[in-house]
Amino acid sequence: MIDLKYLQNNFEEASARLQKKGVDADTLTRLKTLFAELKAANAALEAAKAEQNSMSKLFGQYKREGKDITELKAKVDANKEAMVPLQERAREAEEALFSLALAIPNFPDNEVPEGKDEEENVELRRVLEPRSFDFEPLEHWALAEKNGWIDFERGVKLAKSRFAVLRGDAARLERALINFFLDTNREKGFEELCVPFMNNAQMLQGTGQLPKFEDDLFKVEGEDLYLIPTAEVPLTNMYNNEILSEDALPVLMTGYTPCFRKEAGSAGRDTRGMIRQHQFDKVEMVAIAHPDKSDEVFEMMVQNASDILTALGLPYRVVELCGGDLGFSAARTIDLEVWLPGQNKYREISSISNTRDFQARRAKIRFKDGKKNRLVHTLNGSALAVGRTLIAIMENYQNEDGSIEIPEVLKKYM
RNA sequence: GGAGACGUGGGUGAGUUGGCUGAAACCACACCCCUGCUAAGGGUGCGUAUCCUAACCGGGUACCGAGGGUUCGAAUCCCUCCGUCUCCGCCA
Repeated sequence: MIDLKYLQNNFEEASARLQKKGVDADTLTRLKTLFAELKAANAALEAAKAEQNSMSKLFGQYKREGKDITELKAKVDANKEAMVPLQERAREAEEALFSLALAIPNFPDNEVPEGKDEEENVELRRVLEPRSFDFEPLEHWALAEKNGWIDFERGVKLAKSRFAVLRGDAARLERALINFFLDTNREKGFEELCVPFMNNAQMLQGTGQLPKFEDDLFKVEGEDLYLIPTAEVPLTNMYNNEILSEDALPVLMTGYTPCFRKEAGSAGRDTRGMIRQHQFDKVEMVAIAHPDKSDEVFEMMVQNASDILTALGLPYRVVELCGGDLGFSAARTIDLEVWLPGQNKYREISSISNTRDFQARRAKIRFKDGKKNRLVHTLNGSALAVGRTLIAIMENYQNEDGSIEIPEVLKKYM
């Protein structure tokens, strides 16, 4: 959630910043009004409560002293009655404010480039030269078929469309990649965690998936549980509603989880192959950082994900997302896009974001800064998306006969 | 899933005939004083959120697992849910 006090006190600046993310000024004006209304409603209610409390105290005193209470009782009853509409007004104001506030995306950093959508993202650099083929490189689904690596039909039979089964060496490669990623992250200082793959609604709200993006999530029937769309949810919320000591920062965590997404709104995109599935594996990095240090941590995370791609010998480019392409919670995001020779384009394989205090405010993650509690900064990033790495290896390491080489660094894992 | 017990501040732990308890005491922690040597004495402070205010000075409100209810007034009574422990059932 954005800082409502900041919005109130620096309205022009705040609304200019959010325009980059496509939030119109009217919405923000409404938000500001609702905030003021809530404050006024609460002030009135709290004054009445103070009155009630002091009269109640007197009431007890009268009874102890054996005084007559009929007059006081009348006053206190009247005040109680008068509080009912105040209570209602405060409740409504709060509901209106938060239902709107929770749907407002995070401020982008000032350095984030302007832009409407992914077309206007800024390429920062390319790493590793794409290999030149003396034959026509195939797309991963064709290679999958040749090698018997991915059983799309049976994935659909077992679940529904956009589910797949990996078989044989593909399944082993998937597992090898997970191990390689986790080992690498651990060597960089990330603690490895194995977390629940279902989280409750409060956690999903903490990281920003709820309430706005409920349609993208798989919900467990009859339970307050959702299948996680990313390990960012459980990892970040490890410290939900906690106060960390300053010297515990930064907290660096990594974990492998499957991720479950309905992919609502992406009908018709990437329907062929395994680029966009309802379930996919990912190894995630999450950092909880001191607000003054989150930029350093961010750079470290980008570097780490990049190093993994380099180690795998996969060509990629580093892209800074423009305001319009930035996710709901992100203040800044860098994507790593891996080269897919079969598709002849770069495709996202990692996304590293700094959410600043946006998630921390929702999830109430603070640290002790001297005597005071301050919100931390939270960061997350894939290192890496496993299924897409598998695809990238297939397409980049293919031979003319359709066979696929295993990258050197993975051999010890196979 | 069934039965019983329980859920208080960083920790231990008082507080269940509703009011003087936002919450004793002890420990831990922080600062100060005394003392002076491997041990200890004294003092003060020590939850979170939010509002008023220039203010982390003062004051209001809320919070004793969560959410409702009864009442002038609830940590204390009632309901629902969550969790913990024990026994049973089930199971990797």
